[in-house]
Amino acid sequence: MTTYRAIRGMVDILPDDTPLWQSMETAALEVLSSYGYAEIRLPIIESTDLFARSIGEVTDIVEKEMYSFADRNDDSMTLRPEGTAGCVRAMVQHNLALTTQRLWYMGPMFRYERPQKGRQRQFHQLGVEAFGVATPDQDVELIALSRQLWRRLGVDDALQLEVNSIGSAADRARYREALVDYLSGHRDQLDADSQRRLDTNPLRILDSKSPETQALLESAPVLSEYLDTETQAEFAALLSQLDLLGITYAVNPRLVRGLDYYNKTVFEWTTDRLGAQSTVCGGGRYDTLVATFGGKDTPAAGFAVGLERLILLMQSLDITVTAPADLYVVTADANAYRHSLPRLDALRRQFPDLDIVQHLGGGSFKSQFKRADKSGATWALIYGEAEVSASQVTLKPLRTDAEQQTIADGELETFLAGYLAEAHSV
RNA sequence: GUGGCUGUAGCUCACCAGGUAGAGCACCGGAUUGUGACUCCGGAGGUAGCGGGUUCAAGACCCGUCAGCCACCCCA
Repeated sequence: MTTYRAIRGMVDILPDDTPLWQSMETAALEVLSSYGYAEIRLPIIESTDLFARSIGEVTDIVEKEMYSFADRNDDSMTLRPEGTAGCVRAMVQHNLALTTQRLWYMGPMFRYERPQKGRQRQFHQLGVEAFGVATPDQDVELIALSRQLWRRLGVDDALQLEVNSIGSAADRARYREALVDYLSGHRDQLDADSQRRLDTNPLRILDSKSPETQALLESAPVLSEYLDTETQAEFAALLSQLDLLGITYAVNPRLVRGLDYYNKTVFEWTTDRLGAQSTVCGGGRYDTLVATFGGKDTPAAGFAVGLERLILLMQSLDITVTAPADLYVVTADANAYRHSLPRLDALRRQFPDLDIVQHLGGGSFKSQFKRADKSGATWALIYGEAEVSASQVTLKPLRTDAEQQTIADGELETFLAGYLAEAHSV
């Protein structure tokens, strides 16, 4: 007999955790729609080429982390490692970029990495993308929206915002040249990864964790000095608008992102509570990607939230959610069960918000009450022999010391309406 | 992909100079016949991740493998 385990890096989210996930998702949905963002649902598989072109041929994601395979027609497919590429592809394909678009999506992403806490091979992201606005007010809205979500979830005190501007492609090209010039003279002082990057992706050297490399960077050319005046003004505007909102941030001149499509504003929300996987949310502007995919030249900006990391953060702050039922229905015997069945059916129709769990499988009152208690339900609704023959029901409070009460079956609706009104007013 | 740590009942862990495993919690049943939580009593549950080796004997030692964790790396 072989036993099976989930594939490495693929994680089951169990019933103990799904209430927290659902409350997080509901909060996100409400915040997003309050800002006028609409959901878009996208395929999980896209052509490999789509990701290589947008994320960048020489990025780690494309070079060694993608789940790519040949389909039955021998075309190269890839399980999406991120959501922006597919979202932009859909924008272009359906001509949605003709008007301003505010979009979001949520779902699984796949990256072949070594698993660690906060890092899985299948993980989930909330992606938020905005198309059509080139000015920094759009960046501000995205950051403000994310902060609103942190507040809503109770994690805002545990997150710090870092921002930077990495300029246009032309700015970066000029800077890259200067940086490579400088670092080439000190090649032997760089860590191994940075030496390799010197030839492939030199900007990534900026966020190296090696102390020696960072020391070397102290006297390296600074990216901000290579930005054109317009970009500098936009970044200044962004910062002043963040001030206006009371959003505290740190300008991190070393903040560069690992995906090639970013330009100008980039930002990350990080926490010190998750170990090495500290980035909970990251994003920025990507003004040329739509055109790269053959669409009309359309500025854009967006960010992605790592949902496992967000959940981990909530759990580290002891934020918990439970979803106990309102009623746990106890029936004395087969006759009582048959009596209760149509009644419960009617109650469920009349009170869609009422959570009713019926005890199944019979058993003694004692064992049924044990189950009722463990379910966390607020009330036990009891159909005993006496109640059934007298057309009554008994309601026993399971969470308080109040007396149980027996009422006429016909008064149940009134009772429940009152209970729901009270529960919802809290 | 690199380095390190770990892997014993559902969960958290213990034991042991190597001699065929225990606790707490959880679970099931009972403590006068229609009522949970607290308490008491009883019960079930593991061939010690998997494979190989050393040994008279291995969960304990060695090797491999798988998985988790930590750091690097990567990014969300």
